[in-house]
Amino acid sequence: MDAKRDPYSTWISETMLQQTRVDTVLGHYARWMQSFPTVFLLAAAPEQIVLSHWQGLGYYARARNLHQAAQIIVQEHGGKFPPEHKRLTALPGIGPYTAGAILSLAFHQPEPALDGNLIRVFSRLQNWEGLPQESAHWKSLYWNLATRFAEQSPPNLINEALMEFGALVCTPKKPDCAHCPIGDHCQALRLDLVHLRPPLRKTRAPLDVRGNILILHYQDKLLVERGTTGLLAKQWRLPMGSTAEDLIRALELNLSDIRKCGLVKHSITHHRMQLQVVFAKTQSDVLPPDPDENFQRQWIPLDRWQETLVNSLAAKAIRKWS
DNA sequence: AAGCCGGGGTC
DNA sequence: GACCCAGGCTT
Repeated sequence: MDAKRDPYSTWISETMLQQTRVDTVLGHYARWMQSFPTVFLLAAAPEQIVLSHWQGLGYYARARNLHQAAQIIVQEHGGKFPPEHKRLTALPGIGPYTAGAILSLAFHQPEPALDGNLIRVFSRLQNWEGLPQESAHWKSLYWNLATRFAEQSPPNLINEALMEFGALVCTPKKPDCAHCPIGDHCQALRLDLVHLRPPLRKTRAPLDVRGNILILHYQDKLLVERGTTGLLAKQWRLPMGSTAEDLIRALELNLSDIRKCGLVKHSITHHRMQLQVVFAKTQSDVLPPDPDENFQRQWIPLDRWQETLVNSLAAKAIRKWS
């Protein structure tokens, strides 16, 4: 990742990189900066346009938070990023890591930015058997060490170098210890425990989910819905249900041309989903009223579904049908 | 402190 | 198929 290090570019790239690999981010980042080159243009853009630029990256709250934070930065900070940890973390989507990254990389302040790379490097360097997520004790040890590094000069290069070192040399699997520039200082290497550092985190048991996903046409329109909780919350998505009958009954519509057109496998966090794709048509676009703002339905133009339906599950299902 | 939230690339 | 990844938010 070779992003410019002004505050806005740093904010966008570091947010995209949260839990997301560099190769996945590159294309999205270029397109984003093309469409929203400044915080002002991001703030002024419609939310759905912003979300469509996030298609395929996952964790869509990140895109909504970027949009909201941009509006706050424009309205309350005159379009300038506040160069203070407390005021940065007050913005939606900016936590301790991203605040530290912006402050050190863009503002050259001696602030720590502890990410997954640094955690791995430190765990090996110090042969620490704990993780910062585990307890306040480990948390302070990791952040204090990150702070000591950041207080070296210049902080932007120190933090950048630590992250690059973790990404290129001190990698999760097969770290290149033979050519490690700081191998002489590595406690885990000295004790031959590199393969045990950092310790494995306990994995969530996967949850098998079986059900149906509906592609419903009314003339040249497609039915979508959204809720405010659970998977793909606040995102427009295709209707899903445990059985096709449930799905159809909830709509209170007469359907025709019903046919099954394939099975979609898709994982969302620890949910392993296998969904039967059900295609149908209806002659009426009158939907049952939305129970409240927490659940909505709408018809969207079929040929422009990608503007609204921003998630990979829907894309997979529609690919099965077409 | 722990659980939750996407998706794709590895091995 | 399991695991991992430049986290943050909610409970």
